[in-house]
Amino acid sequence: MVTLKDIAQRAGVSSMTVSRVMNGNTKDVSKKTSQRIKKIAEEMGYVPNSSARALASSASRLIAALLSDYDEETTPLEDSYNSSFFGELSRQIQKEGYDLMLHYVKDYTSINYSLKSWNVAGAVFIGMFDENIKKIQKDNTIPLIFTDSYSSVRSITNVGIDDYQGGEMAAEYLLEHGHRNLAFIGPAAVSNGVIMHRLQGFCACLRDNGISIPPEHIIDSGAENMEQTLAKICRGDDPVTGIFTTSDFCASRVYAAAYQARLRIPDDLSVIGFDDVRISRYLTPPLTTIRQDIKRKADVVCQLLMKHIRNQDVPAENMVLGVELIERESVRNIQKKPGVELQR
Amino acid sequence: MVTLKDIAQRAGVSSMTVSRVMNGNTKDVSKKTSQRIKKIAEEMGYVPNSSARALASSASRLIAALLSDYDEETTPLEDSYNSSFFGELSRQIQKEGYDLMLHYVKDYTSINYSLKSWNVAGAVFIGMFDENIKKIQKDNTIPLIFTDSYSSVRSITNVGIDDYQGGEMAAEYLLEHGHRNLAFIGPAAVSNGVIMHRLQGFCACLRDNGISIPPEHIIDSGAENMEQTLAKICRGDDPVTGIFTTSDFCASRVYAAAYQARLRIPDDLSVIGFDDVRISRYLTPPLTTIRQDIKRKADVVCQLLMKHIRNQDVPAENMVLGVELIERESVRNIQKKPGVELQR
DNA sequence: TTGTAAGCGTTATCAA
DNA sequence: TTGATAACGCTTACAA
Repeated sequence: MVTLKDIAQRAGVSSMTVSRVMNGNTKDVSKKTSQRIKKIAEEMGYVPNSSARALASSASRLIAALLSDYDEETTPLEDSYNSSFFGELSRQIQKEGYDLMLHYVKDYTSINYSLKSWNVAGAVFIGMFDENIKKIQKDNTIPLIFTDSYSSVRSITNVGIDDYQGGEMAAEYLLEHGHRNLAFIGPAAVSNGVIMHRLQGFCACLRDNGISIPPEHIIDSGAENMEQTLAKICRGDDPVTGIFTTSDFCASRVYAAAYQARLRIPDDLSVIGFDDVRISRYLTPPLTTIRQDIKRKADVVCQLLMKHIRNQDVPAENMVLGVELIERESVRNIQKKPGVELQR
Repeated sequence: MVTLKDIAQRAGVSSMTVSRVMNGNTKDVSKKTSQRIKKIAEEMGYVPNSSARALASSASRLIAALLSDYDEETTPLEDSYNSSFFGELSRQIQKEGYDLMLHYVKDYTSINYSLKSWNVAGAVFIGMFDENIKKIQKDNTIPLIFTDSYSSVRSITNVGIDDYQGGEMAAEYLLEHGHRNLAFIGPAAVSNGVIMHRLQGFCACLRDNGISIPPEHIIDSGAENMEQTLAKICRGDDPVTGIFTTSDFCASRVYAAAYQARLRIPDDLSVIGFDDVRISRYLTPPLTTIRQDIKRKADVVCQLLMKHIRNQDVPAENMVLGVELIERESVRNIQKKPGVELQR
């Protein structure tokens, strides 16, 4: 391992001079020695020891990404939204010259450990942390960025999207296309702010148009028998013709259930997803969905993080990014009066 | 921040004693003081400083996961295989009491930095690193686990799957179902060992059965006009009826192109994927695919890593995991003589 | 512009 | 069973 000292000896200077050069404090060092030292460091293959740096300066160039890990069966990163977001975030953070650490966390203890152990410069929370936020907030002074949080704690920095409006847009679009008998499919977790707001926006818009969703049309995507449920509600006298799902992944499961139940999309059943994850455009038929700009979100999170790291006094802020409806081919127009048919 | 010293003062012992207790060297410390110190540490909310540990012991409980980052447009983790594998790996590694760092790497410099900067205990390589392996190997003494490498360097520890056999199985299955005119769709990267071996296995099995694939049926999945290509080769006198793709993601793109070209799967065109990623069973129709056990692979990688960390003298080994064909509904039986029809 | 000295929190080593 | 001391590689603060 090459250390500052090694370089210093070779260059005939003190290790402080080398340190300064390595940190780009070029104005403090004469151009000549600076050049010389850089060359030697290069030759010797010097790589700064981040642990030593962190220890000495009590500030690391390390960011922790915390993913809430609820389910033993699956991994948070199997959810395309999470992996896309985390993937973009990693790249952004690396571009800023920081390193990234991943932690799956279950309880407060593991969150605390993740934050303290490597004295990270900041942390990004992906997933549900609402229960612990107050405590986390209290116990830490480093910048903490939450995503998609609907915590009642006011003073947190959060980056989310307009879930409510997303729900509204889905409702509106389905209504415009003549659908009146609708259903909602998503995880049962009512406590989850994101899902709840999507559902609320959806229902509110319907209500404004004199339509309501019966409780049995709010379906738990975790249940085993989606096929049968679908078959039941989409057949008979007053069939459900449109479904709003909380995620594109969930939509793909609806596709599969519909296929098994011999329901054709969009002929028998229209579906709207959420997220606009990579795969959505490749589903059969391509999925109409409420898009959130994941790359942009990651970018905003990263910038916010850097701002807070550079200046600890920046006040907490809650950023809400917009969503947009991406029209593809999973919703059929069933207007009575002549309307625009979906093109193929 | 609570340090060993703080605890030591409170307990009226030296920090060495506390250190020993915190490291579970209970046999070196009297049971009584050990208990007492543990309690105090708990009360004070002590979290060990990993940087200091790493510096003092020149050995961290940190693993680096390196993902090769080729494409600016997309992120390695948008590939479902990568995110699944990485997700499982993270969990395993965390279970072993190690922390995980993610690095996207492009060139040798960034690889070197990732490995040296935090003096990690070991590293896992995900993706293509064949060009640099020799150099990486030479410059590092820590355990390095490669995945899916077909490097000619003999002395590396690698965990891969039987890509060749996967290709054979796909060919065999298509032949059994009466397909004679076949195509292959995958990334153009011929230098990529994984893809090449899948293709070779595929072709070899066909050749053994007197069938060959014309070059124009080996299609670059990166090209824009997959729809047209598909339309061209799947219509006419001697249409392609079966396609083998290098990944499930690629298969979903074939699905989409087929949909656009008004080719029905499996009626007009049969498709076999590779990986058996989560989404595959939810495609329409559910995808027949060559499955690799990603969770198991992550487990093997992790165990291997731990073994090498504990004992630096373990010889390099190349583990090859099996693959299996998962029969779903994307391949049609077009046998002339009466055969088994796929059930729906 | 450069160097000296102390210290970051921990562990290794040796002594008691 | 415990403690004193040095050391890990670097930065901070100050001195020259």
